[in-house]
Amino acid sequence: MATNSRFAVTVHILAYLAYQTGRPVPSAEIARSVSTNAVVIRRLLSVLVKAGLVHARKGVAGGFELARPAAEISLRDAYHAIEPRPSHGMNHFSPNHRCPVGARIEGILNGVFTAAQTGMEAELARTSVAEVERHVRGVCPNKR
Amino acid sequence: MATNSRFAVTVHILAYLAYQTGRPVPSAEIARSVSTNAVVIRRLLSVLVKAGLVHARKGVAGGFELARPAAEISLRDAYHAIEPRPSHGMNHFSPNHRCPVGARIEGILNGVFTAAQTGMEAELARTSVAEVERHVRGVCPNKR
DNA sequence: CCCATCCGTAACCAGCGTAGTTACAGTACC
DNA sequence: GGTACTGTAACTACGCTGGTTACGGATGGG
Repeated sequence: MATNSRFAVTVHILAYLAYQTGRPVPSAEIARSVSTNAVVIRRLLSVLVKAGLVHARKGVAGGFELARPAAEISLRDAYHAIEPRPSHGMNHFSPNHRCPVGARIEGILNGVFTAAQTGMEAELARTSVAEVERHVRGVCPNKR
Repeated sequence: MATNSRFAVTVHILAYLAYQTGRPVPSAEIARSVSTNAVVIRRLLSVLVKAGLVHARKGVAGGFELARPAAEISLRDAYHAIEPRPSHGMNHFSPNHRCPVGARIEGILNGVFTAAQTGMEAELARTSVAEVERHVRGVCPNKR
């Protein structure tokens, strides 16, 4: 898969929103925490808004807020929102179909990648944004 | 993580070696099946050789062979050989340490990524090269 | 009503990683 | 010695992504 720093930044954003709770947070403020450009943050956040994980409010004193309690947002949700495609790492891969192996391998790999991603997501589902926030606060509730 | 087509090609190679069993297979032949350049194949195979998954024989009638029975090589082995680093997708990610969130998030993300990768590998461990080869042969032994 | 603030998105640039390719040295076997 | 391979270095081309600028649109306060 082609996981960039997108997922890392996304988790950072969600943790920040959970940490700064109760008020809309503008993208520029988040950008300062991630130390990147505000547009990069908004690009990711616009995806999260479409996925229903956060709300955006425009205008003065606007910004972003979690759409539901941090405890009800898992990292799997975040990953799915940000990386919806199965992310099969098969970009430069178009084998020779005249070879018996090449003819069948693509379908097989699809199954393999899907299974692998499912395994990964199952693990991500075990952590919520609230848990990440608690770690940020220094409280380590119950070590996994 | 930065999984390219490397893993896909690696599985293809291993399946091909399992399929063409009992004789050394030259890289040029594999390259034809993957429809890429022989050097690309050799680059990957040299890693697999170092990992002990395959043997290389030089000279006339040389080539590559699986180092052990296909049933004893899991896709997890292949993945580990080809992508040894934890592949934490945190290349362009160095948050602002003066922010309480930015200061802690990296360590947290490390744990998250490690867990995610472990979950993925656990899934990959369930499939062996021999199984892939059986699928190539058209025999679907027992559907997962 | 106007203006400040903020989102949403398009457009462009630069850097990086990877696949592809050529080239060549080294090795094994006939 | 010649042939058929591996092993690697060096270079190119391309695609992806993050960074940046720019600007239109919405919102709410004065």
